[in-house]
Amino acid sequence: MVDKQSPLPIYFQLEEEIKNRIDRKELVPGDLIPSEREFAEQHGISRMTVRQAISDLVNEGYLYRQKGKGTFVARKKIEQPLHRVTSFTEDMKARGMKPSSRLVRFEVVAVSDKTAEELGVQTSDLVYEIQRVRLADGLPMAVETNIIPVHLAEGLTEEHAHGSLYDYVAERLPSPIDYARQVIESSVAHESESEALGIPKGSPILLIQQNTYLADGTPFELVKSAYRADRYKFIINMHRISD
Amino acid sequence: MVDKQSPLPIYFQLEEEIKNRIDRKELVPGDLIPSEREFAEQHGISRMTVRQAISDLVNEGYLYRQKGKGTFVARKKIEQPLHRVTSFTEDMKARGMKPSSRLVRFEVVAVSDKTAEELGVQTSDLVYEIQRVRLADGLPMAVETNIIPVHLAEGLTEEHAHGSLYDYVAERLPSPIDYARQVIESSVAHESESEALGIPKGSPILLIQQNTYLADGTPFELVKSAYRADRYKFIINMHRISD
DNA sequence: TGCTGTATCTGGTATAGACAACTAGACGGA
DNA sequence: TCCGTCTAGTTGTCTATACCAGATACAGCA
Repeated sequence: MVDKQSPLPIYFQLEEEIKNRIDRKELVPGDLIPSEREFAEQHGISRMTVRQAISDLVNEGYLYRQKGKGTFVARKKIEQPLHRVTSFTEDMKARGMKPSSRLVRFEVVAVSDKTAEELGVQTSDLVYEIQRVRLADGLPMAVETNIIPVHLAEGLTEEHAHGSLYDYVAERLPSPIDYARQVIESSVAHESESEALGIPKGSPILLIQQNTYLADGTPFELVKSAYRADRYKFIINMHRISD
Repeated sequence: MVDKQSPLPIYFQLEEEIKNRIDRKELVPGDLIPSEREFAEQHGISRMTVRQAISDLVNEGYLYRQKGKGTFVARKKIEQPLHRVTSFTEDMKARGMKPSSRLVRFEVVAVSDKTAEELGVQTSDLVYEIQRVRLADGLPMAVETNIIPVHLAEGLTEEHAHGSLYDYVAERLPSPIDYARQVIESSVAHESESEALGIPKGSPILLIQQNTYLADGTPFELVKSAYRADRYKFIINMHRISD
């Protein structure tokens, strides 16, 4: 219950009480919870205090309100949203498959104009270009090219490219990897993709370009991937945003 | 300023005013904004009303508070995350294009086994099946099929299908639309898609299947879309999640 | 039968005031 | 110089009250 003498704010105690009832399944998704006036009377507190508790829980996604009808328990929150910056390795593990990779190319080259712009570096700057065929449970899943400015990953060698690049790179960065932008489009396999992936030319593939940024806004890398359409689907969970 | 006679809530007007000041750079990140009492006095409104406005903006990430010190302008938000449930109409508007649609098919049919499972209904239940060609700036962009259980959208007619379905449906639902799951894959156009989209057979298309759910967890609709690969790319912004 | 008020629920908005907890700077004494 | 104390200002919490607007059920009328 709610203890008025407690140093904890009353609205906070009420939040805990309601969350507990949800955890204990006394309240399940879709249930109508008592009205604000009812809570206020039961606990001998003001309706505005009840509103503060309920508003917080609405903001956190536990409840939703409907004017004229009441306040209801929301669906169980989706655990880990899938819009996080992940690597191929993480992605495949999450899907229950064993990731591995075969190195195709490892070079240090001068960056092209278009790529320089995306990475925010000078046109003549050096970048690592690492191309790998990515396998899941031993089968070719995608061909992936990473482009990383040399000055952000000094000392990277072919050895590192056999495993997860990030194990080496992450701890040498000036600030942590923070966000990424992915552009997904549909295409068909040309010569190089069809060879690398072992599919006929003209087979559908999913092209994903990922720009990754550090917390301070520095572009960190560019990843261009071509996934076999018959083996890979991209899944996203989206939430409503209350405006 | 704030107009007490306006039908818009006072707290909402104040939110807009503060957001405008931030947009116009009158307030920049790190700035201390006027105190709650100051706002209240200036506008002749109650401090609690000011608090409601500021609390909303804090929740939305525009401001942050420090007890005993004041309220400050937050760092600019990265971008509007795209993990929200959007319709074709919203999506195209956000991309600066004018959405429209051409109705292809409007039927009430018995649901198939596979679809019934996804919608959580009985095998013989009736569903609306609405197929439309979606245009952006007058050009075919996608062909989209919506499948909605009849009992969740009683009274839907062809008329509604010409505009945004949701305008009609949203306010009749037992609880609000809350989250969605999208599965994205690459494919090539077959007979029907090539006709509807005006592209040769075998052209790449982006297939997106969206399952939409209400806040109480009820499956609400299934949307299957085929987008022209030459006109449409799917963009996602992802943030690191601190575990 | 079918429509239409109306009473009475609900959450939404707004007020005025009170005290608590915290911060920062001014002031004065050891 | 250093360290408490005081004070004025801030946000945080809470109360009691009022009226508005949407939803719903039902009585009563056409």
